[in-house]
Amino acid sequence: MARTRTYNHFCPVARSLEVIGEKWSLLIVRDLLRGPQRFTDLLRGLNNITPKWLTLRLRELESAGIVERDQEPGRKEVRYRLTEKGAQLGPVIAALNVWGVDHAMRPPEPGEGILLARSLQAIASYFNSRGLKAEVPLEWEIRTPDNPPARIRFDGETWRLRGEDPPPAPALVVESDAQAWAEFLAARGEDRAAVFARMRVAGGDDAVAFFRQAFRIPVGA
Amino acid sequence: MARTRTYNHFCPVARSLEVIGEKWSLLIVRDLLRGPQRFTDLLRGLNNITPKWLTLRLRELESAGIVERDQEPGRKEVRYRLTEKGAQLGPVIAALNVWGVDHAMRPPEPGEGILLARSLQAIASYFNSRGLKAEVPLEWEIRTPDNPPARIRFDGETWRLRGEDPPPAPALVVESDAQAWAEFLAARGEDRAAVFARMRVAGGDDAVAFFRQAFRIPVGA
DNA sequence: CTGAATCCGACACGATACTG
DNA sequence: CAGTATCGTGTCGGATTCAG
Repeated sequence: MARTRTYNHFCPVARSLEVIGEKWSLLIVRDLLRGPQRFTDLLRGLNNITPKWLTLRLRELESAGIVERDQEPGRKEVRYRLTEKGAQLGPVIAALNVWGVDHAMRPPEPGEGILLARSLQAIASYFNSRGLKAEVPLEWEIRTPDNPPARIRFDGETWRLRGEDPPPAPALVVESDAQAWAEFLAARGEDRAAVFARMRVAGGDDAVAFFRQAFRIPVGA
Repeated sequence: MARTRTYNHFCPVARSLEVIGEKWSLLIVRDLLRGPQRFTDLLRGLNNITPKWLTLRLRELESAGIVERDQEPGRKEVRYRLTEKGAQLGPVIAALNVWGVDHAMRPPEPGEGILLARSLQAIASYFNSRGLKAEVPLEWEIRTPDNPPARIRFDGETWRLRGEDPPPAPALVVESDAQAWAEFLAARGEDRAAVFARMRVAGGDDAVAFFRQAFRIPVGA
C-alpha cells in the first residue's frame, strides 16, 4: 500500500498521523471505542461516509493492526473491533474531545446525525479528563424519542457508558428530544440553563444539584 | 472559508478534526509548541511542505484563532506563535507522540530530516506522559555535527526543552551524529544498547545509570 | 438487507518556478 | 525573508451496481 500521505519527518507525531491522519480514520476508532460494530453500524454512525471509503479505511486500519475483523464461521455477520494497539488510541480521541468541547463546539446543524450514545461517550470522556467525581456511584439516563435510552455511570472512580444490561433505577432521568439535548450540550452559561429548563428531569434533589454542577448550569432565575 | 472537510457529526472529536485534521496542520502546531517560528523556520522544519501549503495552513490556523502573526512594524520579519487556544492542543500532540513512540516508530529513512530539538521535544513529552521522574533536577546535552547542541532538563517535576540561555554544566553529555541518535531512539532492547555503545557519553556514573534506565537500555555484554 | 466494488468528477495537495 | 503563480496528480464524494 503506497502511502501517499507521508511526511518524511523522524518524529513520532508525524508517524502517527501517517497511520491515522487520513479522513475518517480517527472517527472509525472513536466509534469502535464504544465496542465492536458491524459494517452498517459504522456506516450509519459516520453519517456521510460512503461504503467505498469505509471499506478502504477498515482495510487500512486492519493492515495497520488497529482493527480486527471478527467473522463467526457459518454466520454472515462481520464485526469490527479494536485491537490493543487500536484501543491505545483512546487518549488521542480523549484529547481531541477535550479540545473540541472547549474550543470547537457549536449547535447542531439541521442535517446532523445526533447519536445519543456517542454524546454520552463524549461526556464521560470529558468528565474523566477533567477529573470530575461524584461523592457516590451514580447513574444517569437520557431518553429521547429517536434513540434508545442511554445511560452514563460513575462507578466511584471513572465515568463510563452503560449498555442495556442491568437496570437498577438511575439516580436521574432526563427526557428530551435529540435536538434539544444537543443544543443543551453546545450551549454555555445562561443559554444552557434556558435549554435545561425546558427538559423534563426526574431525580432526587441531590442528584439534580450534582447534574447541574457537572454541566455548569447556573442557578438562574 | 468553505471547509471541504466537514463530517456533519454532532461530536467534539469530529469538530476538532474539522479544524486541525487537514494535512500539515497539527505538525505546524507541533513545531510552534517549541516557541515562535518564522515562516522559513517552519518551511525548513516541515521538510516537504511547499510554501503555498504552508501559507494556506497558516492563514487557516490564524482565522481559527490557533496561530497569531507577529510582525514588527518596519521590520519585514514575521513570527508565528500559538495563541492560548492553540497551546491547548498540546495534549493532542502529546497523545499522538506517546502512541507514535509505542506503535509507529521505525528507523529514519535516508532523506528524512532529523531535527535534534524536535527529537528532544518528543522525548520530554513522552517522559512527562509516562510520569518518569529523576530523583534530582538534572540536564542532558546532546551534540551532533549538523545541529546546534540541544538540552533537555528535568526541573524536579517535569521535563522541558532548554534553549541556549544559561549553561551550567549538564549532568550528562552525549556526542553522536544525528543519524545514529535517531537510530538509537527508533531501536529497542539489545539493538538500542548496541547503538548506544557506539556513542560517546560523558557524565557521572549515577547520571549515566539513570539515562540508561530512562531509555530502557539493557545492561548487556 | 448487508457488505461491498466500480466509474466519474471535484478539489486537496505536490512540484517547480518566480516575485516584492 | 515571506510569500505567489502555474500546472499536474491523488484523495475523496456521489451515484450506481452487485453478490450472498
